[in-house]
Amino acid sequence: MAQKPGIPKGTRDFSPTEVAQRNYIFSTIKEVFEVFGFQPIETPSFENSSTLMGKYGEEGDRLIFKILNSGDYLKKVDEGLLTNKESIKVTSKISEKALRYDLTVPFARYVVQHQNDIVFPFKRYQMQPVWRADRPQKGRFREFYQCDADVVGSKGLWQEVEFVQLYDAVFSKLKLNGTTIKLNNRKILAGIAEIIGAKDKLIDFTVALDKLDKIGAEGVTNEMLAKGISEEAISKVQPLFSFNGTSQEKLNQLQDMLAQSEQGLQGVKELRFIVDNVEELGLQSAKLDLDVTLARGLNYYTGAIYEVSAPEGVKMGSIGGGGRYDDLTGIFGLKDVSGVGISFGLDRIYLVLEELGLFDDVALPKPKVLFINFGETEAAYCMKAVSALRVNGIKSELYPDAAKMKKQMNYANRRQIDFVVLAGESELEGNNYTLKNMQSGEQQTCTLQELIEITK
RNA sequence: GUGAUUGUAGCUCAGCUGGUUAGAGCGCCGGAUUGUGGUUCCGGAGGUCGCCGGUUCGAAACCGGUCUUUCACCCCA
Repeated sequence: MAQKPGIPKGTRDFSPTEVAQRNYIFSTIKEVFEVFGFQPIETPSFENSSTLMGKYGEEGDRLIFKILNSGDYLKKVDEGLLTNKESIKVTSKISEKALRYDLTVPFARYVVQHQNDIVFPFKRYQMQPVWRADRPQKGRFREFYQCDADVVGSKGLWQEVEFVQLYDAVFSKLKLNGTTIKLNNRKILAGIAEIIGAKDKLIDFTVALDKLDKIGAEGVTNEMLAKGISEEAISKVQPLFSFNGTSQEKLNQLQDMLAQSEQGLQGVKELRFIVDNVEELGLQSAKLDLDVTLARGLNYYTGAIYEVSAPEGVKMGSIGGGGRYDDLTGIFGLKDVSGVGISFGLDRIYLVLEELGLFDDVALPKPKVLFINFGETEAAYCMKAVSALRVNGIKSELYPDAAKMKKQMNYANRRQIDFVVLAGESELEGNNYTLKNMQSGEQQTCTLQELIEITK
């Protein structure tokens, strides 16, 4: 046998069944997006490196797949850089394109580039693969799909409310009950950092706080200390380590805690608006949870932050995330365009639905009728019937070879085809067909018209 | 990027402290059964034991490297 082929790590092939199941998720999300008034766009799978680099932090840069320049790409590179093995500088010389890392930054680029053709507020959705040079692990791949919906050109907090509803609508439709939509606000995090006098350490502070449910209060304290946040400052936020109660109660506590921070109070106000309205409107299956430890996408979120976790008991990272970014397009030269959006992690949602057995109703496209091939003359006779069935929208096919009956019947079994049509010498003579129901085993002689009616 | 972990037939896996010709189940192909499947029975094909190197009289097994799988950290969907 020749050398075994393989695929790069972190990538996957999808079988017909898997594709059907994935398409079911895609179409569900797409339907809801459109019901909410979003329109699709697509962007190239790779962008200029300059568009992507530096937008996701240092860690992000490392995880971006770079595309090697064509031609003799080393020609232009300075000898010194090569001999000193300065990888990062060399990279920027030999690679000018990169695979997209998410859909948000390319979208920002799109908005800036097409600003004159866009009607604002612009509500777009996008469902395309993204690539990250990460080490694969559970629910984490190097090629995966994101399904994003964003609104740019509006600061209205009603969008934030709508996105909570959108999440709820999609997961309800997928019958994925019990998801938790976690909500936070960057301004609150900034406010807390301000209160404890660690304004300059906002990122370190929030990244540590984010790990609360994973490493506990003690772990978080240790990490903060390690990052140079004083013990005194940490003691001020101690209440956050055991923060609970209803959303309203949490909001009231935050309001007290942040009384001295204008920004923090603004965050409380925004959250209150969202929480109040979501409570007023109600949710079908998800629950909204105010989570001050939530800190994602800090490189560009400025207001609301969302993250969706799978129902309790399913071990899976977040299956969706998003937030408000006041100045995303600013990096590409378009000021004062606020945006807010959310993302669905298709591949993780797939794993969760799979684990919970929620794919039962997803039907694999397959033929309904198989015509047994007895030879050239019979095949020609059958093909006329096949055409007629197809015109009527009945999925049907002729077995391509005049193979043994057993083999053809077995094929029908394996593919779980409902009906088999046998047309040999005697049927040709009588200008009819023998139709066999593969489940009951019953068979009957019928005309073409009857064939269509029964198998329809 | 750090630390573990995995790799034997198409698939799921056995294979003892290194010892002749590496096994099973399922699947595949053929036959019993030349126009009637799912069951049964019989037979057959298919593996340089991930790859490279080392230790040894001898390696699927031990050691090193590399790739791959899975998992955790970092970070994230």
